[in-house]
Amino acid sequence: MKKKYDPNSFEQHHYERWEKNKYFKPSGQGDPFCIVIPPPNVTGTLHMGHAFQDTIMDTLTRYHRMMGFKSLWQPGMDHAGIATQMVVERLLNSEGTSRLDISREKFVDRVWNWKEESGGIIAKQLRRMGASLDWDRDCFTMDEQLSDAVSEVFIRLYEEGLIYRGKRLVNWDPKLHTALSDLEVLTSEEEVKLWHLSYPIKNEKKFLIVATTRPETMFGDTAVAVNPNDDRYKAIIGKKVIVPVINREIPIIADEYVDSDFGSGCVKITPAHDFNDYEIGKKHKLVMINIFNENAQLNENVPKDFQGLTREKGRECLLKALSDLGFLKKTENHISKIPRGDRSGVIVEPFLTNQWYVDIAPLAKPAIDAVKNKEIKFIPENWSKTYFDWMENIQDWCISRQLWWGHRIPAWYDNDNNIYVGKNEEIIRKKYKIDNKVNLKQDEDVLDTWFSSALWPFSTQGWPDKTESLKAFYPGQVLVTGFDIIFFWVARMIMMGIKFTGKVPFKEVYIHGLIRDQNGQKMSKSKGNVLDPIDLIDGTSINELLDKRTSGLMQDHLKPEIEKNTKKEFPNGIDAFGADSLRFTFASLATTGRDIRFDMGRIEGYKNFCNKLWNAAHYVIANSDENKVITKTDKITYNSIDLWIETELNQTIKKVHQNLKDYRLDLASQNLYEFIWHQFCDWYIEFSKAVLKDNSFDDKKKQATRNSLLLTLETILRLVHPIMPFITEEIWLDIRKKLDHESDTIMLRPYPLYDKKKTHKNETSEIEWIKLFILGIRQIRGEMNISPGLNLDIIVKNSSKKEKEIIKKYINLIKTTGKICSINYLEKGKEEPFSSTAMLGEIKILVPLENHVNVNDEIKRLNKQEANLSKEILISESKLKNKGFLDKAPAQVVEKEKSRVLEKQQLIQEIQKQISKLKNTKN
RNA sequence: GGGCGAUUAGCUCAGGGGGAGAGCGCCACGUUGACAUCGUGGAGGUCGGUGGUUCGAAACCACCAUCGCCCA
Repeated sequence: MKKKYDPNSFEQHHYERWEKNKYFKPSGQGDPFCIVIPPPNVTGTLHMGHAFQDTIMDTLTRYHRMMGFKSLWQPGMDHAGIATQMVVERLLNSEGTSRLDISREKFVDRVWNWKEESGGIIAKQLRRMGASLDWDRDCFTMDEQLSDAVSEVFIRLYEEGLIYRGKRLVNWDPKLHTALSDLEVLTSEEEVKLWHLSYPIKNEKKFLIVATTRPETMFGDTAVAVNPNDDRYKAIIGKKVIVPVINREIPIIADEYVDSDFGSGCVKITPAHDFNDYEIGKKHKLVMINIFNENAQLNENVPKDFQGLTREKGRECLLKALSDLGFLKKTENHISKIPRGDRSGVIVEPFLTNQWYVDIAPLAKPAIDAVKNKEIKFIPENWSKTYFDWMENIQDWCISRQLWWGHRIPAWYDNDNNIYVGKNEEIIRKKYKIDNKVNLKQDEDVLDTWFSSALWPFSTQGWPDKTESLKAFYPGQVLVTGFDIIFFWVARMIMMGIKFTGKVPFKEVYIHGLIRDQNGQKMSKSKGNVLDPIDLIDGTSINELLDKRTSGLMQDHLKPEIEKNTKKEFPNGIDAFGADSLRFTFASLATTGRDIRFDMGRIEGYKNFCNKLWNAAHYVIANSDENKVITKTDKITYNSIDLWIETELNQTIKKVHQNLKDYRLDLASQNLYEFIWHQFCDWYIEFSKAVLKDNSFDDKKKQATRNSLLLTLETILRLVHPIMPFITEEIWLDIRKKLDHESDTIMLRPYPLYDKKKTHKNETSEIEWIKLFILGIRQIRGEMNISPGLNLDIIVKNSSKKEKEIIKKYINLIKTTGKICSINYLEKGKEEPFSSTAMLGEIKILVPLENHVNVNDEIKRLNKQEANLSKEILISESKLKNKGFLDKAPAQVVEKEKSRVLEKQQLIQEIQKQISKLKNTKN
């Protein structure tokens, strides 16, 4: 081991060795344990959310592997249809060409090339994080086998009538030229205008005022609607109005849907371009007029002057015309929900097209039941409510996308547009006896990426073939994911899993929070607040960081602000913290909350923790030189401190198991931090110094503590390994020879188990008493500003025989750890020298004042203690005066309160005596 | 409009019917033989507000306020 903790010098090296030696493969005869990775987007890079999630999954996997489970963490990536196509299209654009200039085949080839290049990045990053994924099973949603699974599912659902094709209004992305599912559309409030237009009533001199946020859709109006209960309009229902500019006659219809209080209480109905109007249109059998092309430009169904104009330009021109003709009555500011494509960011246009849909309600039913009857458990449980709400109101899923990159829909059409669904053309011809002369053409569209992701838990294990892998690793144990994709993914996986395997895909769904920046803001490129987990591992300079955050910005004007904030937050760039520190930080942030602020202070603290562990290991190794552990326990008699630390360690092991079982990685990491730093380092190592350097201990006793140091360290390393794999491996390799271990990795060693035999009550209470004794002295030292280097002579008064025995037994621990030269005893009633005092139960520890303590300071100190005690006594006494408390509280609670008062009163008495004594000496 | 969550020390967060906790930060003292990426001690809180249940509420319930998320 190096003198200095330098994670960079060993982390990568260990990972390469693990991977080469195939340590990530499922092994052994234990029960299977499987987590599938939520497949990251192949064109993306690892962000903080991934790194967080991967830390959780890796910790769980490593834990179960060490617990003897046949453990698999299934790797893989998803083809991310829209995102990937966008990236490659941009690439082509930068080369001065476009997808439309080359053929579909060439484009898809190009995407595959890009996939090879890009997919490697995220895999490399996962490796840097220490992810113990079984890379030999690496999968991609577009792989042949996984693609077969996709068409198998499509065909079966189609044949059961659960997939259908229909002309419906869909969310159309005019930039990407594809339909989107409801989940891919994000609505947010935006400031818009509300225009009041007047529509002349036919054959009357009256007008009807309609309010609209989309005047340009007027070309597609096929009715005007009012509420049937609206007295203002009752008389005109059934009459006709004239659409201005185009002079089309349309009916005035009545529908409860119309909100009389909104605008004029009168709405124009454009069934082909609004979801609500569409429903009304169907109900009232209105004509549907599509007025846009796929770019959302006005088409041939509008007057010549407007044809070819964009939505925005068309609106502008139309408003001018309306205004000129006097039909524009009023313009108001208005807040409205605007739907935008989650990838393109442009306003989505409701658009009438032919699309494929899944009739999802029949699939949802058993998926709801599976959660209701606890076959699947959400953790935290509350998220099941979100799941139910969505599932119980689920809408049919639009699964076709007008893209080139993705799983092509396995449907063919003949010249009469009859649909044939099957694996390929050959099979279809055979099955439906279609002559070769008849031309068949495959559907141009591809499937939603989430359609293939929904099959992930079983498609990655070889489904539809009945593979060994599928048998062993499906269903998996747990799905680890963020709440943002419960609908996208979790729900759909459960539906598909049950439908096609008859089994739920996993038993638990662990929903974690989302990583945000230190201000609670979502991390995003456009905000310029993203952190790259790899930069936290390796460190980066401020210039590199600035470059990363400001290059390729969509909105260039944000650049100065981003630069300013970045310089303010990271004036010196980012330090290299190493993967273990980052992982421990993530583990400690894995609370039940939904927002997680990433605070640099935390990772700094946990790097110090790594350093602490490193140095503690140094100490242990230095003190066990030449000494192999004696493994046969009958040869060795452990000292009290050894038995005490074993007890503490054992308790820690118990807590860690429980907390990992509950997915409380934050609590587990806290248990480990507390034990390693505040028990093992602060006390045990300090105590061990007393044993090892004191000649009153014989070699056997010293050997016992050396053994214990090494064994405790080794257990600690295994205990922490799932969270911090690298540092534990590095240290472990150094000490394994002393422990006679043949294995060349800690990661396949057994995980420590709680053992109720390893609880040593007597030794533990004695050591805890000794700790309090030393703390009493330290408190005087600290509060009286006595130099920590100065060894003190102290006097103990009022001690019982038993206490004297304990002090005698541990005299060297007290002397060394407490920095004491000598301890003398003074009997009750005997005159005390001028001292500073600490109370420990009945006994009084005296530090003679002599030169190092000022009498006034001591009085002040004691006064403060007295005041605190009085306050506490008052609280207890008021409880004891309460009759209700005495009558109804459990007896032991009352007793506790009483003894508390007694104890404190005794202390106060002693302190008061001491104060008056000091005052007398002063006079 | 419906639903969910948050509000605890200066900051970031645990906790959860029976004396308010941690990490970081802060103050004081200190380079002692694993570690100054450290040690020792200390200061710091009406647990968002108001009611209720209870012998006892920071915790349970109701309402309110502020902030946030999801769905329509």
